[in-house]
Amino acid sequence: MSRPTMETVAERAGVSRALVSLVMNNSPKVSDTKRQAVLEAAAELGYRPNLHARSLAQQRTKTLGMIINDIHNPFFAEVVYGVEAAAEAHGLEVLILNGGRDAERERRAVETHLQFQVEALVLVGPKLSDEDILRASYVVPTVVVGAGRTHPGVDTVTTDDHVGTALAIDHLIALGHRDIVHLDGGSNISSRPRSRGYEKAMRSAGLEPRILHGGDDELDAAAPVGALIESDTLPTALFTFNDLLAAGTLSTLESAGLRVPDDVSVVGYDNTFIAALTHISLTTVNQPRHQMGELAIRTILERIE
Amino acid sequence: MSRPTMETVAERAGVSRALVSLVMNNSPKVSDTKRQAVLEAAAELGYRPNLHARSLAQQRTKTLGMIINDIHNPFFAEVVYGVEAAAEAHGLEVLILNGGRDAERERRAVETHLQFQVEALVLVGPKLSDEDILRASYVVPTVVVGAGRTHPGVDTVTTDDHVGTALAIDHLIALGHRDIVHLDGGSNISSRPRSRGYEKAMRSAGLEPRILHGGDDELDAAAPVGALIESDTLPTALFTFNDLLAAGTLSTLESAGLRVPDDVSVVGYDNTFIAALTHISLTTVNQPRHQMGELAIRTILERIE
DNA sequence: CCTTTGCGTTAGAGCGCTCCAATAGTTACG
DNA sequence: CGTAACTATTGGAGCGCTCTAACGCAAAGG
Repeated sequence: MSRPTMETVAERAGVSRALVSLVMNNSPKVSDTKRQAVLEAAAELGYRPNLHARSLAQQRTKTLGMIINDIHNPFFAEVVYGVEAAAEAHGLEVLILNGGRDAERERRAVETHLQFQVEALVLVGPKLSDEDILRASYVVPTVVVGAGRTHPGVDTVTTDDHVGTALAIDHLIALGHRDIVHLDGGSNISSRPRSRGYEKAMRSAGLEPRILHGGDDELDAAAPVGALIESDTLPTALFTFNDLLAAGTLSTLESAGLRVPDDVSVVGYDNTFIAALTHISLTTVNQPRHQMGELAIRTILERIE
Repeated sequence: MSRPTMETVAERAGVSRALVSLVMNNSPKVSDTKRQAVLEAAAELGYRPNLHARSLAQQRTKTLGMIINDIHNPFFAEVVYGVEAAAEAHGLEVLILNGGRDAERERRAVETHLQFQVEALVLVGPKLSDEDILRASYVVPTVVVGAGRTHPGVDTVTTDDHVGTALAIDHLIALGHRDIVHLDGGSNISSRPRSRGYEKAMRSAGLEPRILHGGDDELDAAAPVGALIESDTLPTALFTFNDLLAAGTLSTLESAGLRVPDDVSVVGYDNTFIAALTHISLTTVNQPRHQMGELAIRTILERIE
């Protein structure tokens, strides 16, 4: 069971442990003869360096900790790809922990990452309280992706929700809509700025805002949209917090026999592939997720120095 | 910058390093007085145990490595939740690495996990070759979730693709369909068994199978479906490898002005939330992802013993 | 009163690695 | 030919923790 260590390899190759270390980190000052011998011995034994031991000795882990609000939301997936691409370019490993749409689980995930001595923390759409985020940032450089609020000392990568929402509302107004209801993001960190943006855009167009409590998941739409339908105060357009919620809205509307966009228009947010799927009936606001992920890493690297 | 260690805490609390260790692992044989003193000192210093040091000393990591084919596919997300739930119940940490739909990246991810000394490997819908999987299984207990093939020595958690596909095809036949085309999973590990199942079901119903090269992503549908439309040999029903591909198929069909299910029916696989979104037009075959994830962990734990 | 038992506590070795300082071995140079 | 200047290699300390064996000390037993 016990795996080969440097000692084993060194013995087999007839060299010292230190030399094996040099070879493993491909130092230039090793003779070709010995290098070959070491590599051969390592291959034969199936040797694999122990990252824990290395981290301990090196006093650094070359590892980033990322926490994703919810792996089930396709919005986050592309951020991950962006983060990974940038991190890889810098020789950093990215460990992912799933937040599971739950602040408590996220808090534990932060703790785990810190115990793993990650060199930076990337929080994607965190559910965490501002205080928790701030506290983490004292321990390790922290960057938040896609959050609505900002903190001194905590870098934040996000698109301007005011611009995004204004874009959506203006689009709807241009199409002739006057009665536009917003389904907000519930407890999601980006909910406030977006609903604020919605309000502002509506008011400046001389329209009355109407906000319903939504959520950030496709399942969160059924209740509010269902209630809306029953209340007989259906607007001509619905603007939702994100694409997932928009998708749920579409389902609920269609189940009730309503047609989109004939009876009511739906606009989402994020431009995930979900919007493309139902392209005929769903409009959305784009977010450059991949770039956001890359930017997050670049920001964090600057701070590490 | 340098974080407090056990030594620091011990000093501050006026005890030995060993005692701090005992407190951290809440051993029962520590007097309440000292325990309080240690906990207090730890809190004041913001002490956090170093997992690398612990793993090294303990000679075990209590960590599982999970590799997900593609975080962007909602099918995998729920498997993750199942795995996490079960792992948590056993006090194991789950580290996620993204395979990125690329065998080479997955191979590197396996290597990383092994260097992290994970105690088991969970491969979710791997792109890896059978040989790579087998090789990994020699080093550490390995379980594959949602794969079509099995290996001696490698546990596999999967639903019966033959049953699943037969279900789908029989359903379509019952609806009166005779011309049913299958869009396969391309290089995906589950592609073969599903297309085999399709073939078998078709043949036993006296129908001629027709298989198109698809993929496992919503973007993979455009080309084959587009070609199908142009060739003027459109069937009455399309059975796709998974829901993502089905979604892409829907989009392509609708863009071409075709209506689903009026002009053509589409059946997917996996029963992800995507199917629910477009519930009117998309039928799908269910897979109990959460249970699959849990089962994977239970299987692996048995093997560890 | 001394020995035994047992509990709370501690010293110290060791986990697998890195890295510095020291060493051996070569070549160059005055 | 002796010494300097490299180069390739090695020994050993140390990273932060756990764990075993030993220790001190109090209460219990003879």
